Amino acid sequence: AGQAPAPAGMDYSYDEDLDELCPVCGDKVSGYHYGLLTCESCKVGAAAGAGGHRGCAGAGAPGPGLLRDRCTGYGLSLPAAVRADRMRGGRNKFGPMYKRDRALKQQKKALIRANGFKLETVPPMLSPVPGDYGLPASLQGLHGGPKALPPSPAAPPPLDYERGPYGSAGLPGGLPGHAPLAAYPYAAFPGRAIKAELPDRYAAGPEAAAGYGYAGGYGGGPPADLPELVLKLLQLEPDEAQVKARILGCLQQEQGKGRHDKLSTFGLMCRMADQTLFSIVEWARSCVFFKELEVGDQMKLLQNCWSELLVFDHVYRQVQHGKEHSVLLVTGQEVDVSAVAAQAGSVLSGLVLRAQELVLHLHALQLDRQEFVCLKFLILFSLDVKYLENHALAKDAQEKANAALLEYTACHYPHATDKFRQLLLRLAEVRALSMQAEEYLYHKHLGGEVPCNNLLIEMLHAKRT
DNA sequence: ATAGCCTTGAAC
DNA sequence: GTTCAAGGCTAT
Repeated sequence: AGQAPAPAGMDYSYDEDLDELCPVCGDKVSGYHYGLLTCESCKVGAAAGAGGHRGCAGAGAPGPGLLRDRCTGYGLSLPAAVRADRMRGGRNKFGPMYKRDRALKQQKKALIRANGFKLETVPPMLSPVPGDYGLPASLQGLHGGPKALPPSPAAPPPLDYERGPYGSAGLPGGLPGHAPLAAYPYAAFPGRAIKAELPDRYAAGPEAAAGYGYAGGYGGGPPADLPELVLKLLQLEPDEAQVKARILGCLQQEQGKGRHDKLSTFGLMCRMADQTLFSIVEWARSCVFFKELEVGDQMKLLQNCWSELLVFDHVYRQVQHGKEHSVLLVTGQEVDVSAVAAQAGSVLSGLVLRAQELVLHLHALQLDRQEFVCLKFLILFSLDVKYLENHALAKDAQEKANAALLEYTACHYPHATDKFRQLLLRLAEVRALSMQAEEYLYHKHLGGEVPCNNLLIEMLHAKRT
């Protein structure tokens, strides 16, 4: 009783389900295998990635522009899906998750059609050659010349079995010496396969967060009638779930492999921020205007704003999170502010508290997703154009973003006459916070407390030279 | 070695 | 009873 995925037209609600292609090799998928929708032949590879067997060596750190190997390059495979004791048969606990994943994919597909995306927004360089990724060499240099890839020994050890199907808020009091990160059972598989024409990112509608906690306030999709740039920026937003899954995967991997170097909580946070920064760089690279710039200018912009973007990313997550007394990490874990205050040093907890104040402020201003993407873009281009080669383009980007934000706020919050100005004023606070954070980070770095091979530190150094 | 098929068996 | 992914088996 082979389970063919209904080849002939069985439900022709929309077009054919030819979307069902293995992200690794492009064959027809045969179902979920260790968390990945793959074909039958690739499921073994997925098993290797999950630590089921040996085989998939050279797991690279997923990061923008890095060549990723087959197994790790297409999302997580779930170590937890490997059965204890080689038990045959049976179903695992991830049924509901697979279901949600399917639903999410459907939703995205619907979004793509609804918005009638055109291919012209797809970066032309991206993808024909899976290896090279079309990345300017010097941006690859961001990862630090010699050994961009952290060494990756053999398959990760078994990993303790999780405490419940849905990872969620880890330990209350902090001290994730080896955090329960492993528990997070969601796998997102970027459609950026060799022949995928529409990277998922373009489908990542504002409400892709369907299955995820309390989505922000306003229900439904984005308001209609948005300025063109706002719409574009919304489309460029990475999929939260994917980023979350990817970062969790990275952290898991590190925790799993290194029996010797258990990271401290602070170290983990660094890694988390590091990976978030990778995502931010990837976002920037795909950003309108930014991607038209020469690599040199791109570097200057990123060096100028990386910490601000990190701070702002954090802050906006808290605005969405909407809980004054807890902080939501990119990994989905929730940490009590009081726990931070108790555990972290005064400087760090001061930073967190200061950030929380900014969160409150932005919350009061009713910062929404549209404004968030505009502000983020403005931060990216906040460097004085005189430092850049391509003055004209950067200036254009700044003006367009300002105009778009102004138009948007005026249109959608006509009663809040001052919103535009208020929002821009908050950017100063973001800047101040990021400066303070950089100093703190540098201090910790000098103390040898920041894990090595860290993009954060490289950015710090790059800026200081 | 591995792509494709089959058996198992808990979750539904 | 039915589903369907994990894992085994086998012809290539």
